[in-house]
Amino acid sequence: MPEAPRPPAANVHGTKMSEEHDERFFPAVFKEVVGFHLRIAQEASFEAFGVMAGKANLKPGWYALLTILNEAGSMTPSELSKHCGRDRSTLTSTLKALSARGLIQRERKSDDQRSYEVRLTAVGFDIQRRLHAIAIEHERRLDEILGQDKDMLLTMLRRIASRI
Amino acid sequence: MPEAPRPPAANVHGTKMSEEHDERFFPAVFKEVVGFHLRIAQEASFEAFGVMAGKANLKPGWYALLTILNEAGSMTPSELSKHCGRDRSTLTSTLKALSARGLIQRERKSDDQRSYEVRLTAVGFDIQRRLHAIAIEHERRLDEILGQDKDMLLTMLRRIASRI
DNA sequence: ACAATATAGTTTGACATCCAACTGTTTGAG
DNA sequence: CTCAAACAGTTGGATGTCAAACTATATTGT
Repeated sequence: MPEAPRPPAANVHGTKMSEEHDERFFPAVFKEVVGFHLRIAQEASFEAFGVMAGKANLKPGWYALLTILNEAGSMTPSELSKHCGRDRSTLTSTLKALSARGLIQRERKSDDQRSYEVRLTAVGFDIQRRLHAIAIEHERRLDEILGQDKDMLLTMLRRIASRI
Repeated sequence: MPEAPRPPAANVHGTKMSEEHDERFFPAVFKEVVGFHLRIAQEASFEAFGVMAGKANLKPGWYALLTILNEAGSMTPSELSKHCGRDRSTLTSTLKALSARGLIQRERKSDDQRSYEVRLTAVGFDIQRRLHAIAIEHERRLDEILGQDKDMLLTMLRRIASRI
């Protein structure tokens, strides 16, 4: 436990977040604020996934990218950028890292000398498969937490993403 | 629109995300994955807030911090760190920036020479108020999108954050 | 009382991310 | 056909984040 187990220090203004673990408070004003709860839920979920992946020495940030490539077969960095929602320049370094570790390979395109196709190597497929297994496991935990309300949640999250 | 309006380039493997704006696709595997939708909804919401705040030349990242201080009166960096869920070292630079712009002031503590209390200045209160107004507006947009399902969503998000 | 331990804040280093500017390539309007 | 505009990828600079190491101060066990 990284933070102090000191007396809760004047809880007049905050609301307790988690019944069990470390004290985490938040301003009372945020109690009903969707954006805030969206953020903490997302961070909690990502953190939990990261813990599972970290135990296997895998980078959770790779998962989306490898999965996109796994489905698509191959893609240019710009396409990849659109599909994963990150800037093209962000992908430059990520792809360099993935390439250096032998998870992907680049093939120069014959019809456009500016660009190249990225595809998974055998190692890349393997890592994708292992990360996917973790994702399945993670999703199972969320299923348990959400029960029959899961579809409702997905619907609302999609609505936010598409309509805001 | 930052990205190319080229032909959608082989949509065999992706699912369209937003009917209107830029093409954004995602792997079919993620279609029912809570973690993924949590992430895109959170990013969309934060981005929308950022646009509104950016127009007023305000940093959205300051909002939580200033609001916590507004409610609490004063706090040490470590307490602030726990309340906003960021590492203590992250706060060092943020507080330096807020201090440099005159939004907060530091007071050495008499009973602990290692630490100090942070509190809002008049300017800080003003910026907090303006960011809060933006947050209210943002929340109103989300209310419109979610309608009566908002409470349901909040309940589920809280459940994820507390139980995962 | 004092040595060992814990804590508060900072510094440094590693990433991920964005944007703006740059290089080389392709396209398209005239 | 040519050259200006669009585009692909990269580079560099800024910010936000964390973890680990560090400095100074407090607390605690004996």
